[in-house]
Amino acid sequence: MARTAPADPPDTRARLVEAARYLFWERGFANTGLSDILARAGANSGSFYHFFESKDALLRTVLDTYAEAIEPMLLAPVRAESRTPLDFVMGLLVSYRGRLQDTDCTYGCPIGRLALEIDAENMPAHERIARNFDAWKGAVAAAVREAGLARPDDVATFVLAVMEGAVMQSRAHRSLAPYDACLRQVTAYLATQPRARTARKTAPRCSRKGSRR
Amino acid sequence: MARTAPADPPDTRARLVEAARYLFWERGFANTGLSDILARAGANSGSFYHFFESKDALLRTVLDTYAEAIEPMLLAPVRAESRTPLDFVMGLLVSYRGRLQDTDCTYGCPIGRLALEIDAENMPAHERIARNFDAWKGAVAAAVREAGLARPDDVATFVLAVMEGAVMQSRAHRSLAPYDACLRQVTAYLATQPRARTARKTAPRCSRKGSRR
DNA sequence: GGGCCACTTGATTGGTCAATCAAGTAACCG
DNA sequence: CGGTTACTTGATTGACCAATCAAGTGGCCC
Repeated sequence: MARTAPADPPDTRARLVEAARYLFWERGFANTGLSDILARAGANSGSFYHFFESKDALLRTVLDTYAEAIEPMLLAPVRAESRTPLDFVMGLLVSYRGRLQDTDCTYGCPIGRLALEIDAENMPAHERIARNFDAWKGAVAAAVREAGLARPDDVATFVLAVMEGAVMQSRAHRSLAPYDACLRQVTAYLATQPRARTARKTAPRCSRKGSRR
Repeated sequence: MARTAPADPPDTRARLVEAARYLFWERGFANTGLSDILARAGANSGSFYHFFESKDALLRTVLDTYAEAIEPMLLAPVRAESRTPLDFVMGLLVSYRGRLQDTDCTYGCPIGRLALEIDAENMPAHERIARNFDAWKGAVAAAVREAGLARPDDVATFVLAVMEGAVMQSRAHRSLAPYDACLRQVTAYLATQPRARTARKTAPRCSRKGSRR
């Protein structure tokens, strides 16, 4: 292999990113050794440092990868199955519930985990984490706006907070019960919030990409 | 010093626990070296291993310390300043806001941080984390029950989730804005939830310790 | 076909980690 | 006063860590 990047399986760089993505999600950043990443990717350290200047640079790439993947991998599939804007919001939360269930309540949102673990001084990483949160909130805010609720940006921030905090509690208790309690309360909350009285600031009020028809 | 444990400042064990409590909060568990703890406590490794069998055992002790401290250090002071049960709930959230503000939005809830960082297989630690969450939720649920709202345990779980998720977002954005957005939405949520129709399961309905007027 | 360059190999480096250990010090008890 | 016990000291151990490096390998272009 050489020159311009070759096919799929032997694409070492992509394998490294994918291995790191998985391991940072499963064990966190500090608890993942470079050797773990190398073993999982089937590469060795020289190759690694050919593509990345440091473990930290790899983290930044992983976070960028998440930001690119959130629309096609998370938002779009949920949107496709939603009939109303608020269906979409609840569908997002249900999709995290599935992930929790699949992992016996041990792993939840990879971004949330890194948000609390990564040193606060690491601004490049936290900017990327914030960008991921913004993408998530942007999609929820659009749906909330389309549903005609007041303060869609606040609502989106709130819903994201609930999801992250619910995942955290379910991990600690190793049970879906806290997550399900939060799901019930989000439903109650959305059902009781006021509708916006005037056109909201960001969107023109006519239907947007979230959940046509 | 010897024999039965001596005075306060030279109590090595207590200094070790306090140093660890601070450092686990500031940097997390994996990112805190034993040498950092020893330096901060003014002890050396032999002393450490006289009192604790491992770094992991120290973590368990720190978590137990938090569980003992939550009532006198967090809940009681907030309760003392609250005039109504829901005042108490919002006061709790405001106290976390203060901590966030004091640290330039970098450090929030020490338990939440550990909940996501500590390996899921470490059951003794996660049991203690869950116990801390339960103490927090117990106090909130009592207040919610006293306020006469439906499903107090669900509401408490929900409020804790919001707090943890809001702290997380404020850390990522290095801004109080996400936290404040969540505060507004919690207020709106609590104002619109239905009252319980019948006496609730756990409490006898007459006023409890939370916020006598 | 010769040289260049992208990429790989894996041993190695220096540092830090949690944990161990043998040797000490001093308070209390008999 | 001599022994026991609680605690301290700090050097040491071996494992592991991220990062470096010199020596390759092989496809592509001139």
